[in-house]
Amino acid sequence: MPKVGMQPIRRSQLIQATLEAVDQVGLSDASIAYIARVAGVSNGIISHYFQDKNGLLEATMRHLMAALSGAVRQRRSTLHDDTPREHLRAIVAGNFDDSQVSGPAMKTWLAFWAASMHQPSLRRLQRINDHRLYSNLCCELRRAMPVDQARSAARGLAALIDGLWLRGALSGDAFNIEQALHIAYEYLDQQLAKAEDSNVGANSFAKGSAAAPFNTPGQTSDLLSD
Amino acid sequence: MPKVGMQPIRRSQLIQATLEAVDQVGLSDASIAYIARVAGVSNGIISHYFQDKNGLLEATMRHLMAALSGAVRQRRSTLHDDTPREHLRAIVAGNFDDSQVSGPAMKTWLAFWAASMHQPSLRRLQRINDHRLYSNLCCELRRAMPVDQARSAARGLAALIDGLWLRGALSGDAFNIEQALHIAYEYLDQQLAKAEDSNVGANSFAKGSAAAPFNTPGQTSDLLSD
Amino acid sequence: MPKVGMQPIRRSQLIQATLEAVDQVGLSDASIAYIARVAGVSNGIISHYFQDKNGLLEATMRHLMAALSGAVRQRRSTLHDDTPREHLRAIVAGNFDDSQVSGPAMKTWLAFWAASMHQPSLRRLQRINDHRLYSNLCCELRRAMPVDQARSAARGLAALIDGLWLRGALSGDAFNIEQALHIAYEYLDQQLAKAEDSNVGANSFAKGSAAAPFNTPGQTSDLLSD
Amino acid sequence: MPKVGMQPIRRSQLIQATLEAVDQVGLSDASIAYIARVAGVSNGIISHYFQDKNGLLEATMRHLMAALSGAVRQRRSTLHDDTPREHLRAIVAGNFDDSQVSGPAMKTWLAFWAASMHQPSLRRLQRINDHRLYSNLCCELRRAMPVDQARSAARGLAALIDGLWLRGALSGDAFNIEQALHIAYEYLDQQLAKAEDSNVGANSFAKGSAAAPFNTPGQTSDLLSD
DNA sequence: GATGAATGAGTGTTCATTCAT
DNA sequence: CATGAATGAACACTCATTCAT
Repeated sequence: MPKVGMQPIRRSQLIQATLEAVDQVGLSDASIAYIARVAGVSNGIISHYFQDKNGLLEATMRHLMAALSGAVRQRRSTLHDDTPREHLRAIVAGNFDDSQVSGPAMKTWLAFWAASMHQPSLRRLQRINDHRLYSNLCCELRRAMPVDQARSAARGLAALIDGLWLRGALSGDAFNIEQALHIAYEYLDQQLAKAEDSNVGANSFAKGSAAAPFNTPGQTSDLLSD
Repeated sequence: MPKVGMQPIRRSQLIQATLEAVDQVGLSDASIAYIARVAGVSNGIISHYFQDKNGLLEATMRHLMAALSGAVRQRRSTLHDDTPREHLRAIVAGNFDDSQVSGPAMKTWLAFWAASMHQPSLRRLQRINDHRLYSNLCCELRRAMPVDQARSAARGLAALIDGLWLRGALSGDAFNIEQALHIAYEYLDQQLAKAEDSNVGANSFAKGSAAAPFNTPGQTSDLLSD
Repeated sequence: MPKVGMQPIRRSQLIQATLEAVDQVGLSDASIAYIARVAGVSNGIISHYFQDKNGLLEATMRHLMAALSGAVRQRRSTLHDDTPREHLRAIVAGNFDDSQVSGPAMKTWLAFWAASMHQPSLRRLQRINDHRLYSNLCCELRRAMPVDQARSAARGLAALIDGLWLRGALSGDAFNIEQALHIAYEYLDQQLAKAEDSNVGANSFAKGSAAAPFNTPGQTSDLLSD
Repeated sequence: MPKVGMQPIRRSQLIQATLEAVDQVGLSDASIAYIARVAGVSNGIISHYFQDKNGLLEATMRHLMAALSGAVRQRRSTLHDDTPREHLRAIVAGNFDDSQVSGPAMKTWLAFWAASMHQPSLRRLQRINDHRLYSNLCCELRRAMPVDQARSAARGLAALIDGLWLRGALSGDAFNIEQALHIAYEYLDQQLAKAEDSNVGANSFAKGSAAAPFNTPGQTSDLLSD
């Protein structure tokens, strides 16, 4: 059985098993023995590839974060145009990527958040993640509005994303991505529209965000209503 | 030492100790022994007043829920007027009541949410709580907009509330109530404004979200009351 | 089963079980489970009365040290006369007390000594013990000889006691107390005789110990310098 | 990398690593992984050169014993004269050879002694070692005194050597070889002197050990300096 | 010859729970 | 009422050993 060069394979295998285990029984009952059983390996192997259980959990969280980053990055790399709106929609959509709203992912994220409040290593990761979303949003929003307004909008949009995600996770049902996107996109457009309004008269929408049509309630509604 | 009629005192004492313990070391490390130590009582007494540890946790969650309900109810009972906006603002504000955004409360809520994903008794409570917020919001929103729109707005507002709360909890810093209220109130007003626009039929004067009027309490109330 | 006031009983019971366990299988195989089985109690009880295994081992070592102290003290309190020789013989004999040369005691002492080289808590106790023997010997020897000579004799006598004890322990056979005492007493008498010889000319051998002349630096230095 | 004829090199390398490991963390924490890390080799190689961990420990103990034998043998092969006293002094000095009183050696010896009480393979070695010292001493002492007296003196001298060694090991400080030699030599001379005294009148000191002069301080000093 | 992947039994310890006092 | 003694299963983790490469 033992082979060389198994490290990346085993690590991935164990991270997947961790997600499954947390999905099935929750983080507190996802013992090393349980995870090893799910992965179909022995208990001891976890210490072999990760220093300890915490190392495995940290790696699992990093995995989720990497998936999130990848989902966002991919969407941002294939935009129709370079407007802030498109970028922001990509960021929003990336946060509702399948990799993030699957049962295992949602339960694990939630468990990690709770655990991060008292576990320095997870806390560090969580803060990085939190800040990355806010930072990404803020950066794009600033292209369409003053900095203070951008900050506020970023806070609101980040909260809305996390809140939709959280309530989706807690609902127990499958995550309704379309619904979440609709609500978040609407919020985004409202923020952009508000910025646009403030700009009227000094037609500085050149650099702008938000093309006119988006602000037409009728169309928007039609397009997004589900 | 033993006295009669200690039950409510002891129960409250143990619930407070649970909140403190979760705040200090997290739910997973808040053992019965730890909680008992914090409460200054013996280990065995917890089984005496609550069936088991789960009973204590459930009671603690009920305590938080009751505090939330009370915070909302109190605000709704002292409104300046009976407009949906005022009610909704009261609901929002109630969710950011001191009892809900204190360190112990936030950590315990978060831990309970995570635990509720795999613990039926907590799950039941959490669903009641989730639904209550949505339901309260939806009920008032329906007074200002069509039911579909109200549902969507309720979902968005509930998500925003939870998201603001969540990000506040995870930030590690003291919760910035004002900032959260500002963002949530703005969202609320935007939703009400949108409804208003749709309602005007012909003269939907602004294209938009049109800030000014809404911020004038008097006018806003007049406009939105139905 | 559970009763109040069991602490001293259980502690003693567990210390005895530790001695038996170490006697039977050695310190490294004397697991908590084994000790608990020997004591006829559950595994968990050890953590209840001692913080952890180390606490139990430390308590066991303290027990042996207390037995040693007691054995010496008892002999010194019932001496025929107050001469240094009698005191020193009592100290020597106390070190070969039944409580110290029984199989369990010898094996446990030896195991503790080895463990003390890398375990601070045990090391502290061992150093206290080592120093106590040397100090006791030195104190009495000084009544019969100059300080430098007394120190050297104390080192020799302490080493001889420990060596006799060690070789007895390692022999595997029952400890031959008489033989050990004979050898140690002989060494003691030789040291005292040597001191006496040096004293000749200033007939102060009356009470046997005789102080003053020995403290003459010149002589002492010459004789003992090494 | 793999070469032929590596066996003696690897074995020596691993034995040295074992001594280092025991010196650093103690026998109980000197796991195969730790020893392998110290030696800079893989875990599995230990089983390759020694049957198992016990094989490695046994080999390490044999190494120490061989070093001790060598230290004694070397000294006995370069004596000024063939008197028992010189031989005995050589034996004593060999026991305090640098190879025996270094930190790693002392800690490993002590650990092996403790372990030998419950491990047949180590026990066998330890008994051989113990007996060798006694036997060597006794053999030479018999040249200077009657057999009973020689046995007793051998027991005493062996105990004194081991005791000095033990207390040196436990002290934590560097071993004071000079001091130990002084005490042991003195004991030896006392024993030889005693034998000589018993012999007076039947001037059989011819084969002897040289009696009277030893109690003459001046001469003693000369004789003991080395 | 040498590696390191893999095992699974065993470790000390923690814990919720029970119950005699 | 309240205590804390007692249990024993479960936990994360370590370890000597095996063996395919």
